[in-house]
Order: sequence, then structure tokens, then C-alpha cells
Amino acid sequence: MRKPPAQRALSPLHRFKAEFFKALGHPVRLAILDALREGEKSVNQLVEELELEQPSVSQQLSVLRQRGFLQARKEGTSVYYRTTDPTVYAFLDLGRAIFERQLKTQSDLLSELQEGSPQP
Amino acid sequence: MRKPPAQRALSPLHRFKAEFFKALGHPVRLAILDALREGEKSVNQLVEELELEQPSVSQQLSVLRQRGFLQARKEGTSVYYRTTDPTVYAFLDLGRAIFERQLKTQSDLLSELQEGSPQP
DNA sequence: GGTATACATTTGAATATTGCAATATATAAC
DNA sequence: GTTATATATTGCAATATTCAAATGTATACC
Repeated sequence: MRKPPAQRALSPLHRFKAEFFKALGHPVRLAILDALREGEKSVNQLVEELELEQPSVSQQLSVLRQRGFLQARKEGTSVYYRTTDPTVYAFLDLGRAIFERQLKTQSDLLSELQEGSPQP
Repeated sequence: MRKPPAQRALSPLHRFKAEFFKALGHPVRLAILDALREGEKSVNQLVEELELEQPSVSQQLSVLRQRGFLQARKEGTSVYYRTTDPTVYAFLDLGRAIFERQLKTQSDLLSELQEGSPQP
């Protein structure tokens, strides 16, 4: 049998989708999205609410904006961010439901991460 | 002796959720999940269908299994994988609408850059 | 016993991402 | 112009992830 070519056969669609999920695979970015559920907020508001350094917040805001999750509005020296498509929250909530079911099934992973003493 | 990290305020929930999304942030893993929409398949079936090397497929299957997305069933020398929770497909499909809108935004930005508009 | 098949794991180098500090930019008020 | 405030960007070491080859394990068949 012929050997399958190495990773070349992957559809570009799966590559783009992976980028989409990777953008959500960061705790600060998820925290920012959650903070913006209530409506648009300035960078400074986010910095205070999330108790993070300003450059860290700006950095992750930039990622979310470049990916199209967020839009920015400038007012004076402040920049207000809002979610481009609120559907993303239904998406995140559905993800959370699945995620919580996985934690129930995977209680060993949970306890390992919480207590740092895995079972042999 | 170590300085406390500046990101200590992040909730553990956001950290766990980020891991959840990171597991989906890989083209091969997405391709595997899509291939298993039709039902359980052996590793060999997946290798042939996706045209990837066997170790690559096994490696990503392992990630999806450890995260709780997949379950394995052994039969002879074959191992059949299936999705633990089919709700994940509703989740992936919901993500597609958001993702496609962002893809359009991306391509708009790309063509804007390609058509020779000088930088501001 | 040996051989073949199916799958998993380990290894290591290339690559990507992160966290944090320093620096840059833009606007407002003076 | 200067100063202050708000935000963005850059630079880089540390860390994490990926890719693919090599190796390991388990089962079936002879």
C-alpha cells in the first residue's frame, strides 16, 4: 500500500477553523469576552475588572480584534471594545455545557489539576 | 522566592475552558472529529480517510481522548473511536456560522492589503 | 516459538506562543 | 510647546506545541 503523504492532505477549512478555536484557547481572552457580555467597555475598565496588566489586556484584545471577535470604538483617549457578533455567547455557553460534562467524566484530570497529586 | 505571577487573578474556570478550546485548535483534531460524525471508526480507517501518517493520527486521537472528546473500544488488534458526546457537533456547527463571518472579514482585510493600498 | 498487523508512545528538533518589561503613539488639557 | 493619561506595540527569554521518525506493545496467525 502506498504511504499516505504527510500533513499535506488537510483541508484549508480545517486549518482556518483551528485558528478560530485557538483564538479562544487562552484564559485572558475568554475572560475578556465574558467581561464584555454586559456591553462595551474601555481597555481601562477591563484592566481594572480583570486585575491584569494593561499591556497584557491590550495584547489579547488585539488578537480578538484581528480574529474578528471584537470591534473597537475610539472616544477621546479611550478605546471601547465590544463583541462583533453576540452569537458567540450562545456558542461559549454551549461549549461550557459540554466542557462541564467532560469534567464530570474526567474527575481524575480535575483532581490532578486541583491537588497536584496524580494517582499511579 | 518567585514573584507571584501578574495573572493570578484569572479564575481557574477560564483556565480550564481555555484548555477545552485549545484541544479543538488543531486541524487534524478537527478533521478527526468531523470524520467521526458518521459513527465510530478504527484508527486505520481514519488514517486512510484523512491520508495522514498513523502516528500523527494516534497522537491527536490521544489528545482528544484525554480531553474526553472521544472514547475508544478495542476489538482484536483494532481500536475503534467514537465521540463521547454528540452535542459537540451542534457546538461545532454553531461555531461555523460565527467562524464564516470572521473568515469573510479576514478575506476582506487580505484583499485590502493585496490591492496595493498604501499604509496610513 | 516467530512473524505480521494495528496501534501507542517516546524522542528531539523546529516552530509557535506566552509573559513581562520597555517603549511608542495618540489625544486632552494646559 | 509640556505634561498627563490611555492605549498600542515591540523585544526577547521562557515555555509549550507541533511534526515526524524511531521505538514499544499487544494481539492474531502460522
